Formats: sequence, structure tokens, C-alpha cells
Amino acid sequence: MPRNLDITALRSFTAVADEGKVTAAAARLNLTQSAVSMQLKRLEEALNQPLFDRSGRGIALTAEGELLLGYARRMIALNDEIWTRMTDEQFEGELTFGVPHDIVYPHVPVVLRRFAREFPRVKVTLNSTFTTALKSDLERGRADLILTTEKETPPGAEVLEQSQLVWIGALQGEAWKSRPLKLAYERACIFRPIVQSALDDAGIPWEMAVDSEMTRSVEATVSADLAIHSQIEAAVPPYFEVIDHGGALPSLSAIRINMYLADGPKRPMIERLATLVREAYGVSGGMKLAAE
Amino acid sequence: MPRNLDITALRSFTAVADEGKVTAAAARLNLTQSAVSMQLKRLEEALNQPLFDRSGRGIALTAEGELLLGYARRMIALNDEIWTRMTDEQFEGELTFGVPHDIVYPHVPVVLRRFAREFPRVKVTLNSTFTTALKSDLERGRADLILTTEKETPPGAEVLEQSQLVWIGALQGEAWKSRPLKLAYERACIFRPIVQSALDDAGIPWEMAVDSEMTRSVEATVSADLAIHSQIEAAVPPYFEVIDHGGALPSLSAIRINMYLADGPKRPMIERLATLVREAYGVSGGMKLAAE
DNA sequence: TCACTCCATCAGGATATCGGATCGTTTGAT
DNA sequence: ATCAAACGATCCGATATCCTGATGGAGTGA
Repeated sequence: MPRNLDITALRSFTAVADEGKVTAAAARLNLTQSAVSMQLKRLEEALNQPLFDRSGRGIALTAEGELLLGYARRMIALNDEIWTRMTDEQFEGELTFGVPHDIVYPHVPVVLRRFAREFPRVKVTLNSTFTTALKSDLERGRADLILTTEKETPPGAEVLEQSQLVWIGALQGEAWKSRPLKLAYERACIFRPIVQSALDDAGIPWEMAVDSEMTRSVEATVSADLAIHSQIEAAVPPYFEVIDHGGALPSLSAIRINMYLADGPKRPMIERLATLVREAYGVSGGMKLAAE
Repeated sequence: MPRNLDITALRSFTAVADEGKVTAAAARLNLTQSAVSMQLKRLEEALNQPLFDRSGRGIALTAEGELLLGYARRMIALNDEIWTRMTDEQFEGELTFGVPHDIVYPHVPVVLRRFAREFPRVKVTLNSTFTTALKSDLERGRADLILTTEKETPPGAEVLEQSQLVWIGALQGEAWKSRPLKLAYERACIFRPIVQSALDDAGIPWEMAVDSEMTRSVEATVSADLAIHSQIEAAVPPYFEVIDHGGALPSLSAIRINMYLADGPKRPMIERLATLVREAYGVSGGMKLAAE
């Protein structure tokens, strides 16, 4: 006794149920009438149930057949979903995801992992530079989805999180006490002008201890307690700590993490990636939910 | 190119994914190693995707394989659900459903129809007599589920609806104005003593115009406007109407529609039937929902 | 380096499935 | 009442599919 249903037979079954005639169903399926008839017979024998009422012209479902019909449709739908998911071109390709390097953690790795699980045939390239570079990438079509750190949320952007910019340094570091204050920033870091003008306004002398292109240099310098840096409160790496300066340093402005989506044929997958990002940041994503 | 997945192959696929080895999976499936190996090959060829990573000892899923694994489990689960639903003895048998004749409408036909759709292999016998007879049927195991009309809700019963007992008569009938008041009731009708004592208390003379075993006789007499009857407000048939007596007749007591479930091996299906009854009466059925 | 394990592949045979033809039944028109 | 058309079940021969058992090659640990 076969324990497994044959999807082909279920297709014939639903076709016959729809048409009410074996011959018509067979024509629609590009099969012979005899083939379809045999499939129905096998199905009935396997389940040991009469599925059709053959009295009279044509062929009508029995109560058992009605029950199976619902299940058969679900089965076929699932089969087809698997098929498109695994083979359809729509679900393969490449996506470029731009994220400022300082907010890659903690959420982005999780998002990438989940997305890869859902769309294994899509290769996601993570591009982590600075907000300004990312925005130009998006405009030129060199990125499909970007996150940014900005003071405002311009039109076309979607805010994921609003967080405070805070001073950070080495664990139990003392560098923040020295004057002139030693800073370490990448050249294009968007926080750099914010920090500099805040210090100028507060009348605190400062100097750029490291003025590099490389994130590594900055990290190393801060780790060695030779300079301090600033970071969004929600994304401080574990090997640094927020400086408890007790008012000795100026407060920094609030910063928003924004998201921008590119348009185009890849939009459905971009939306899906964006949804995962929203979930990671704990944003409801109301529209998407409402649509389902 | 096959558009339909083979459940057998999916079974092998999940077994291999679980075991991590083709040989072990084959043993579990009572198949040869080569058979399983070829099934995997066919799956990969059909989907045109590598599902396993064969480098090294054993065999591990690729990202595509992981995606398929989730789907495969759903597919197999659905297949097995269909199989048990269509062939398992658990879902065939007979059920006796006892309902007082005067509340068969409007809900019972709907319930029976839905239940038959869900369990075509279960034959439901509808037994409609009087509340007292139904309760004794249930106690003697001659009924699996009964509804009753009673003033109270005894322990072991569940109230479905509380409704007023009202006077009914023929459409635009005048019979309620005559004295002595002409009544038509079946001999065992549970409403009969209620009505009689209400009339006695109000000092209204009455006589039993029809005192029959047959519902038909009662209906015919009332339809002919020769007598009046009483009925639960929520279940007045369309060919009768509630008498607008303006206080000339006494108010009748409130009546509850209760439900009793028999215990035993058929309990799961009885529960399901009870759930449909609750839904029809608009009762939440909290416990059942909480359990899911 | 040498067994040992594990998987892919090949050849042969059993089984399943399909297409074409035939037969019996129902149905509606004459 | 009769008959032709429509329809589904079934039989037969051809083919395709799938399984078993055997063989070979690749990786692995002593």
C-alpha cells in the first residue's frame, strides 16, 4: 500500500473535479482519457475510498472526494510554490546592501543570515562605507538597499531607529581627560563635523590624532586609549565603552538610522530584505503587514 | 522537465538530511544505498540545483538544500495528514446527534452540512424528540451529543443560548383572543407544564385543543389558527409568528438551550461536532481555542 | 601507507504508466 | 421505441521508470 500521494494524479483529480468529465480534463492535461481514468482508479484504490459518483453521464465528486479536493489543491499549491522558489529566475540574482560600517553590528549579520536562508540563490554583497558614499551608490544604481546615519530623515527615507550619538573610548580609558582632546576619525566619517563643531562650541581644544581612511587604524588607536571616538548609542561594540564624562564633554546630537530602497525589477526581493531589517530593528512595517 | 515533486524522493531527502549519511538513511527507509543516491540525483536534476555538499565524509545540505528541507517537511506532513484523514479508522464511524425537534432550525442543518464536509466517512444520525427522551438516550449511550431546552443548566451541561419562551400562532392569527384559550402541544413537550401553570397563575381559562404525539398535528392546528403554541424566541419557524398580545397573555419564563457530550472513544469527533454547534450559536468555545 | 567507510554509477530486471482500441452504458433526439 | 452520440472503464502492447546488486573511486583515520 503506497503511503505517498502522486502529485500528477492529484492534478488529474482536480482537473476532473473541475470539468466534471474525464475526457475534457484529459484534453486540458494533454493526456489520454484512459490515462486519466487509470490515475483516478489508482487514487481510489490507494485511498480505498470512492472519490467519484459514476452514475449517469459525466462524473461527480462523492463526499470523500470533496474532502480530498480541498487537500489536493493545497498539495498542488505547495508543490508549485516549492517549484517556483527553487527554480524561478525571480528568486535568483545579486543584491547590494550598503551599511555604514559603524552600524553593521548588531543587526546586519542576523538579517543577512535570515535572508540567505530564505533566498539561498540570491547573493547579497555587503558594502560598508560611509553614509555619503552609500547615498551616491544608491542614486547611481550601485546599491539596492542602504542604511544611513543622518540627523534628519529626508523624503524617500524610512527611519529605523533614533538614537543618541555618544562618546566612546577604550574600556576604562582615560584618554577623554587629556587636553587638547585626542580624536580618531576616518576622513569621510559623517560624525566628524558634528563632533568638531560641538567641541568648538564648548570651547574644548582638540586635535585629530588619527586621520585615516582605514577603520582599523581608528579602532586600534581608540583601543590603545590614545584617542576617543563617537558612536551611535545603540551600536557600541563590546570592546569599547561609553565614556562617563559627567558633563566634561559636550552632549552630541541625536542621530537617526534611515533606510532607502532602490526601485526596479528586483524590488520584491529588496522589499523582503527591508522587512527583515525592520524586524531586526523592531519596527512594525505596518504597510507590509496590512497587505497580507 | 517534471513539474511535480515525488513525495518518496522528498522522504529520502529529509532522511538523508537528518542522518547526514546516505547509507544510514537508506537503512532507515528500507531501501538500498544506490536507490537513495539516485533519488537525490533525480531531485537535484529536476530542480537543477545542488542540494548537497559532497566534499568530505558524509553529505551535508547546501543553502538551497536547507530551503528545500523546510518545504519538504511541510509537504510530507500534508501528505500524511491527507492519508490519515482519508483512511484512518479514527475518522470513520457513526454519531448520534439528539436535538429537540423545535430547535432543529435554524442551526442544526448548517452544522450537519459542515460536519459532513469535514468528516465524510462519519455518518451522523439526527434524532429529534423531546428533551427528556434525549437525556435518557445520552445516559444509556444511545446518543453521543444532545441539545436540550431547559430552565436551568445542570452540572455537565453547557449553555448555548438563553432565550425567551414566547407565544406563537398562525400568521395574523386571532386564536389567542378566544376564551378558554385553545392550546396545541405534544404530550411530552417540556414547555407544556410551564405554559399551563403560567396560565393558571394569570387566571386565564384554557383547554387543550390538540393533545397529540405528533408534531404534524400540532403544526396543522396552529397553522389553521385553531390554537396557539409556544416556542423559543430564537427558533420561531417562518410560517408562524410571535403573538403580539400586549399583556393579555402571561409572560413565559426564559429557557436555555444546553448541550451535553457523551464520553468514550468517539470523544474527539464529538468535540469537533460540538465546536461546530458552538460556532453556529455564536459561542466562543474558549477552551478549545486556547488549546490550539 | 593501508584498510575502511562512504557515495556515485552501471547493468539487468521488475514494475508502473501511457497510448490506442474496444466495449458497455447513459442520454437525448427522432 | 429506437438509434446515434457521448462518455467512461478496461484490455493490450510498448515504453519508461525505478529498484537491486555489483563495481569503482575518493576521502579518512590508524
